[in-house]
Amino acid sequence: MKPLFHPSLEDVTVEGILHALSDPVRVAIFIEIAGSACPRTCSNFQQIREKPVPKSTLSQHFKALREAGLIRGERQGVEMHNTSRCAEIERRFPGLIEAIINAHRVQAKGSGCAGAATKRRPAAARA
Amino acid sequence: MKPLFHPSLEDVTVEGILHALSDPVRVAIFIEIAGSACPRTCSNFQQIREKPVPKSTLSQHFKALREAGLIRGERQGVEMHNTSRCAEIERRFPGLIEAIINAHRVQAKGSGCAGAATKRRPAAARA
DNA sequence: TCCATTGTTCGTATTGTCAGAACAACGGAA
DNA sequence: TTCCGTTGTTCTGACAATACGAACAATGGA
Repeated sequence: MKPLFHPSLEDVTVEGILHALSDPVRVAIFIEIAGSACPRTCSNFQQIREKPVPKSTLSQHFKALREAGLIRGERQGVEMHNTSRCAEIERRFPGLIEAIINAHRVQAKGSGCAGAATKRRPAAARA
Repeated sequence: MKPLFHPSLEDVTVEGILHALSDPVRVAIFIEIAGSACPRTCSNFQQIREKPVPKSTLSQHFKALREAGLIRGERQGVEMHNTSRCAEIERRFPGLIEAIINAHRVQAKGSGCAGAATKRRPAAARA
């Protein structure tokens, strides 16, 4: 099995982090992992907001989060244990992750989470 | 001329903001606008980091920033006056913009800005 | 050995992005 | 007024990124 790639902390970029977290599915995954004490597997996320996410898509999302430096993945038998790299990132970009997670909390609260974030409609694209 | 579209504050999403600012050219534009007292026109950015940016690409980037709710554009004769919406966004997502701008400062300082951010290489994609 | 489970890779359709060319809008000069 | 330079937008084709079903690889238990 190919070993997993994780960028070293100094290779982590703001662009990479923002891009990774600009996807509703990925940010949901990341928030869950970041807020959980024990590691989470990919199969924990086969549904995200009552919506099923295909395995292959999930795998890509996890890869994106790993390569952005947001999570760390560790093969554990047949499954993958994912933990967040929040503490590291906090050292490099203080306050960044917290601000993003907090903003998401605000947004989820405000909209009641009802149908918000249908992917690639950033509140515009009409008119 | 078609009137410009600006999302109202409550339609501004975190995903939209993060996506808009995950592009090195757009974030450079935004930081410049946000840090400037007087409005800036599109033509102020025909070069970004010693690199020329085509007009049409610039126009698209400004549109993306507008539709994400990050800037406000106002036609003033033949040119467009762009101002940031930082203050509004700060009310909705406290600390978010500041954390992102600060992270960019850290990154620019650390790497000496040398060849960093060549677009679409989020520190990974090798191995 | 067989098989169920977990995750990755491959192939293809869809979608988004870049940038040159043509265009539209405005303002000044003749 | 007409002409023209400046500024920004739209159109279009090439290219890159993404989604997801299907096939595959790896592991561990029966």
